[in-house]
Amino acid sequence: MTSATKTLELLSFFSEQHPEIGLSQFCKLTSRDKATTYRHLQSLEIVGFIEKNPLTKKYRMGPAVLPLAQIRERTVPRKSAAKASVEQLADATGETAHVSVLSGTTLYSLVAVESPKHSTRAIVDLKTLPLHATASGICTLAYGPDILTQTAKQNLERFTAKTQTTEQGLDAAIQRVKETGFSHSKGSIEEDIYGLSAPLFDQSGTIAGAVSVASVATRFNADAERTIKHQLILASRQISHNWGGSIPNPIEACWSKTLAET
Amino acid sequence: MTSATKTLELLSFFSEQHPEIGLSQFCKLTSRDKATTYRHLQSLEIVGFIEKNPLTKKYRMGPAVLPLAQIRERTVPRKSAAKASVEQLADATGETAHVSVLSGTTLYSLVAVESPKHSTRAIVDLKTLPLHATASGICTLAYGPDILTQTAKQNLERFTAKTQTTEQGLDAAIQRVKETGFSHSKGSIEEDIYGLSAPLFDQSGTIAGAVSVASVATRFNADAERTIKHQLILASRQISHNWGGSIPNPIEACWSKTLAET
DNA sequence: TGTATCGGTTCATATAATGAACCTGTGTTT
DNA sequence: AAACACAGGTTCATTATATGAACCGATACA
Repeated sequence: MTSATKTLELLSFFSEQHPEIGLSQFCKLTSRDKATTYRHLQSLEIVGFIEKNPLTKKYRMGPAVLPLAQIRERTVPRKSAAKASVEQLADATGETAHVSVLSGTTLYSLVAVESPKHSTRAIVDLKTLPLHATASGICTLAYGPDILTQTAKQNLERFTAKTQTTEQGLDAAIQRVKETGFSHSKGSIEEDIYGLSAPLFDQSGTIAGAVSVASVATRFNADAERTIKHQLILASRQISHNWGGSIPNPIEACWSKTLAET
Repeated sequence: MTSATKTLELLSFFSEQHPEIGLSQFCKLTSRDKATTYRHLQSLEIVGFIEKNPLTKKYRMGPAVLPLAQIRERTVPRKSAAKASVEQLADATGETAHVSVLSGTTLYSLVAVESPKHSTRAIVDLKTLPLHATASGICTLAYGPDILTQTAKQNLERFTAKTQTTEQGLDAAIQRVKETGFSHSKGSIEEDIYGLSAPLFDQSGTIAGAVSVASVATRFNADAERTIKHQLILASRQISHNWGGSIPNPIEACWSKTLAET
């Protein structure tokens, strides 16, 4: 580990819950010497990554991180940041993979990749995804604000015989997502398509969208389900990371439990 | 200069205009060895501050900066980030100093500090500042979008005999700001108050507000004006920096020219 | 085919990072 | 008020780590 990585590592101890950290606290957190840590902090202060709160004498995040984030957001759009992960997901599962983003109360399809493995495959040709009838949508409802579910209930359009069109049915589906960390949709938007979905998070810590695998019903079985879930977890972590977020611990716990059971 | 600061310095070469930089380009920019620079870049890549664009093999800003900026924005509000600078400004000028922020088409007073140096002094008791009748307001108009000036012209309320209430007068005042980098208001909101103002910028690169000194007319002279302008520049740079922005070069050039003339 | 430039790697050397011990100030306990 | 604990900050000999000349392999171009 280089001196530079050790220095940068200090930044990872800041959070919205712990916005200010003193020298001694840093020493405890890193198990490093006081002098070393002090010099590391000075390096960060020189470049503006941290600053001292003159009142508390503790260190806090500096202003220099703001323009960097601005550059990242402006120059690396979400789509390209998710693309590689979706391609990998499609390749690993042999099915169609896609990512959707939540904007307001609408879920937009961002990028979809079909796998050439099978001649029959799901095609994602929707610009916006119905919240109540897709795996992505129900996943978003499960981790999004209540207002989102309320909005979804305003328009429970029927697409197939299997579409959930009752509030009770939707609530039950949402509950299952909260328990497992995954969202299922079995023929609810198209008869022969089974969907599996996991949530995505950005730097705001709130849900930002969903990553999904759309499989053809006839080849969907327990074995495929296990593979897809495993790959979805990897993709969700990767994409969330690229968007500046991370998977909340409760969801990681759900995933562990769900995978252990199968 | 420590290895850590050298490493972090690399990040400052990224901009929205140059979002991707290769190893050799970094070497030229820093006049450092290839091996050294390569290791620095690796350190940054490990912690997610940069990532390689797999297509171009060049480096670009990484996702790790996003949560850091989020923490900064959530835990260090603009007010406290400007406070120290405003206090220093009031102290150095012996007058009342204040900072205002632009939100939508409204200019809000964020923080004001009175200097105890004189028994007569300006008092900023406004929650929102009229765009056409204050130094802060005209400064904001000069560097803000056109729509802002159009909005301001909708309501050219008269406060004193000296308030600009014509569109032509306002346009002329704005033009003077664009030429000098400073905004003046001589009794346009209160008869005996002379204001001097400089713009503030945040990480978006657009105008974020203004920093001003409100002086009592009777003691305002060329000497005071020079001092105030000089201090305003320092304050504007500091506050903009704390908000994640910087002063655009054209404005810095205006300031240099204006100060040289006096 | 030669060569110019790119990203990346190696290894002896020299420089810069390290931490035990030492200040200094502040607030608390006795 | 003396004694103590803990905070941030500093010093200097020792040691580990950063450094850069030279090298490698790939790509592009004339």
